[in-house]
Amino acid sequence: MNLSVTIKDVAKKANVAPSTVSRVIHNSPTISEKTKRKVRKVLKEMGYHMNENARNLVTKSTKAIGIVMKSSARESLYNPFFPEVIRGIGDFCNKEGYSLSLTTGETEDAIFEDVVKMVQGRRVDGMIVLYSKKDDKVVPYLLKQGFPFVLIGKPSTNMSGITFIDNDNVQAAREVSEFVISLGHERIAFLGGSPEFEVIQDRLTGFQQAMEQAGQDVRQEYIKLIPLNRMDGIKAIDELLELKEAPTAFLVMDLLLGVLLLGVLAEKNLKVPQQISVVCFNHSEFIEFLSTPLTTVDIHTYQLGYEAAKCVFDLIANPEMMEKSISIPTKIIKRESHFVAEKEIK
Amino acid sequence: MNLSVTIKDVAKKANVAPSTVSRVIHNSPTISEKTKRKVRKVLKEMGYHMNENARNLVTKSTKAIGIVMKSSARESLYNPFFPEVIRGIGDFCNKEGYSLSLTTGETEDAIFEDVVKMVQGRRVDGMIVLYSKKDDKVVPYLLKQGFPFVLIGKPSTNMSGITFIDNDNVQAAREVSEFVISLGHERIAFLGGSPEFEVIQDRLTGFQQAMEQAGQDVRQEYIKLIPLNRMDGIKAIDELLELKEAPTAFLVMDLLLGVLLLGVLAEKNLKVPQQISVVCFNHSEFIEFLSTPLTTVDIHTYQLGYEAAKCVFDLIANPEMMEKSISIPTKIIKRESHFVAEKEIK
DNA sequence: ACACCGAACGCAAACGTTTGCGTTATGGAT
DNA sequence: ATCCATAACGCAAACGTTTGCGTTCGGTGT
Repeated sequence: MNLSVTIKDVAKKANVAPSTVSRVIHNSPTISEKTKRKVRKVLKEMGYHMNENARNLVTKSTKAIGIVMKSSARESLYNPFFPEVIRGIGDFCNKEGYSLSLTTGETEDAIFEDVVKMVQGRRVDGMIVLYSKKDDKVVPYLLKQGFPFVLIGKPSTNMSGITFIDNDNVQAAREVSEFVISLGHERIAFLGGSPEFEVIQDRLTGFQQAMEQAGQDVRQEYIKLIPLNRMDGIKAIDELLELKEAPTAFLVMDLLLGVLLLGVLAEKNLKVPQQISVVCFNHSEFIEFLSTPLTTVDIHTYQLGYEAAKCVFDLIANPEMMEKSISIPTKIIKRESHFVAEKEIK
Repeated sequence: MNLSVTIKDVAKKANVAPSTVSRVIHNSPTISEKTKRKVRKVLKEMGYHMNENARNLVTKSTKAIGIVMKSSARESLYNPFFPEVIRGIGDFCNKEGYSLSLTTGETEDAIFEDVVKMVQGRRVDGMIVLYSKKDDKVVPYLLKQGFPFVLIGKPSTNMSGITFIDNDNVQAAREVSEFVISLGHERIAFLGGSPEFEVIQDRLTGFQQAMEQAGQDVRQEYIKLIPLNRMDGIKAIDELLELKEAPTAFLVMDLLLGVLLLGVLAEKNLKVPQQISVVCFNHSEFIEFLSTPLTTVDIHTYQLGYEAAKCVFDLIANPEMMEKSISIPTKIIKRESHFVAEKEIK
C-alpha cells in the first residue's frame, strides 16, 4: 500500500515550511502567487491528498454527518422512504463536500450506542434522526449533549428545543380524508403504522378531524395500527374485509402495506377502483412500476432529506441559532385507485 | 456543547500518566488490577469517550469501511438490492464495531472523487464496491493504490488481483432457463439490464448455453438489454409483445422491471401465469407484498453483503493475503408465475 | 550486605494538520 | 542613510491518542 505523502513531504520538496503548504491548500491571501504556483505544482506532482483525521483533530470538525435509522435497519431499508430520504441528504452533503455515516445497530440499544460513539468519538459534525418515537433515548441524549441535530418528523416531546423537518401530517391526512369523503365514502379504513410513531398519530388526528367535520363518526374497528410486515398486514386487512360492513375505502399509511392490500384485494377478487378505493401515503417512483395506478400522497421525501441536511449545516455553522421547524407541503397525486360512490350518498 | 473529557483529564484526576489511562482502556496486562480499578472508576465518573480521530491518526486505522454505490444513487436506492446488501454489510460491521461510510456522488466522476477522498484521506480502512462495470475507474484505482477492497460482482478485467463475491450468474441463468425450457417454452425473452454490467453478460451467457443445449436458437429480437427505468422498460416490453411471434416467457433481470412487466401485461389483459410465464432475478422480501406470486431467483443479497464485509476484514487484517473469490449459491423460488406450455412441445 | 530482576508505571516522541505569532525581506517615506 | 510599515513566510505549539523505552520500587537470591 502506497505510503501517503504528507504536507511535510511536499514542504521539503518545495523548499517551504509545512505551514506554507497548508496555507496554499486553503488559498490563504497571505501567500504570494508565485509561491502558490510553485507549491501547487509539487502538490500535483506528488499526488498529495489530505489526511482528514489529522485535520479533524485540530479543527475539531469531521466533514461528515451521521444518520440514525429506525430500528431495525431491516424494516427501514425495505421501505422506499429511507433510500429516498437518504438520497436527499446525500445530494446536499455532496454539494458541501460532506460524507455520510450510517448507524448499523439492529436493536434500539445498539443504535443508541452507535449514536454515542459517533457523537463522543467526534466522528460526525451533526446528526439527522430519521424517525420520531415515544420514549426513544436518542433525541434526549443529543439534546443533553447540545449536539447539532435535526429530526425528520415531529418531536414526541420537548418540541421547543428541537429543529425538525416534517410534513403537516394532520393537514395532509385531513385533506386526503376530505377527498375520499367527497367521493361519497362513509366506511373508510385507516390502515397501518405503529401508534408509537408520531407521524401515525398526526395522520390519525387529521383523519378524525375530517370525519367529524363531515358529520361522520369514526368507527374504531376501521382503525388498524400495526407494524409493517406481511403477517400483521394480512391479518389486519382480512379482519377489515370480514366485517359485516366492510370498508369501501382504505387510507394506507405506507407503500408496502398498500402493495400488500392490493394483493389481498386481488386474491379476493375485489376490484380497485371499481369496488374498493385505495389511497396510499408516501408516494415514491416505485409506485409507477406497479400495475394498479394508486392514488398517493406525495410527502416529498427527497425534500425532507434535503432540507434536513441544510438545517443541520446551519446548525453546525451557528450552534446558537434558534431552533426552527420546517414544514414540507404534501400533495395528493390522484390516479384511478378510487371511485365515486354515488349510490352511498345519503 | 459539552467539552469532551480527554485521556489527560482522566489521568490528572486519577493521579496517573496519560499512557497509563490508555493502557487501562486497552486492558494492557502491564497495569496492576488496583490501578485499573481506580482508573476505570474515574473513566466512568467523567464520562470519558475516546476521540476516534486522534486514535486513527496514530494507529492509521479508522474503524470504518466505505461503500461505493453505482451511479446514480437514484437508480441504486430504488432497487431493493442495495438496501439489502447494505444490511448484510452493516450487520457484520456492527459485530466488529465498524461504521459505514457511503459515497454520495451522483455522476461517475463525483463518485470517483468520493472514493479518492475516502482512500487518500484515510477515512476508511477498506472498501466494498457494489457493482462491476466495464471501463470504470474505481477498481483500477483501488488496485493501483493497493487498498483493501472487495468487489460484489465479477471483475470485468484483471480478475487475478481482486477479491470478489459473486453468484455464479452463468449457472443461475442456465438453471432457470432450463427450468423454463422444461416447461415447454420456446419463445423466451431476456429482459433488462445495461450490457455494460458483468452480471448481465453472465446471465445472458447462461441463458444462451441453456438454449443451445436444448437445441433452440436464441433469437436476438427476444433480447432486450436496457437501463432500469420506466420509459425504456415499457418501450422494450411493448416491442416484445408486438412481435409477430411474441414471447411466451420472460426472464427478467430485476425486480423493478418484473413489477413493470406485470403491470403492462395486466393492462394488455395478458394473464400471468395462464398466458405468460415470468421469472425474475433478485428475490427480495418485497416480492411477497406483490399480488402476483412471482417465481424468482434468490441471489441471497444479504449473504453477498455479509460475506463481502467478512472478506474485507480479512484483507485489512492480512493485506498480503491471497485474493480469493467466493461464490454465493442461488436458489430458484418457484411460485405460480409460470405455466406448462404443453401444447408447444414439439 | 550486595546486586539483580521483574513488575508497574511515567516520559516523550510521533501521527499530520492548523494557526497565532514572530521573523525576515522589501520598499517607500523622511 | 535611517526608520517603519507591510507583505511573505517560518516556528512551534496544539489537537488527543499510542507506544517504545526508561525509571522506580519492592522483593528475591546469594
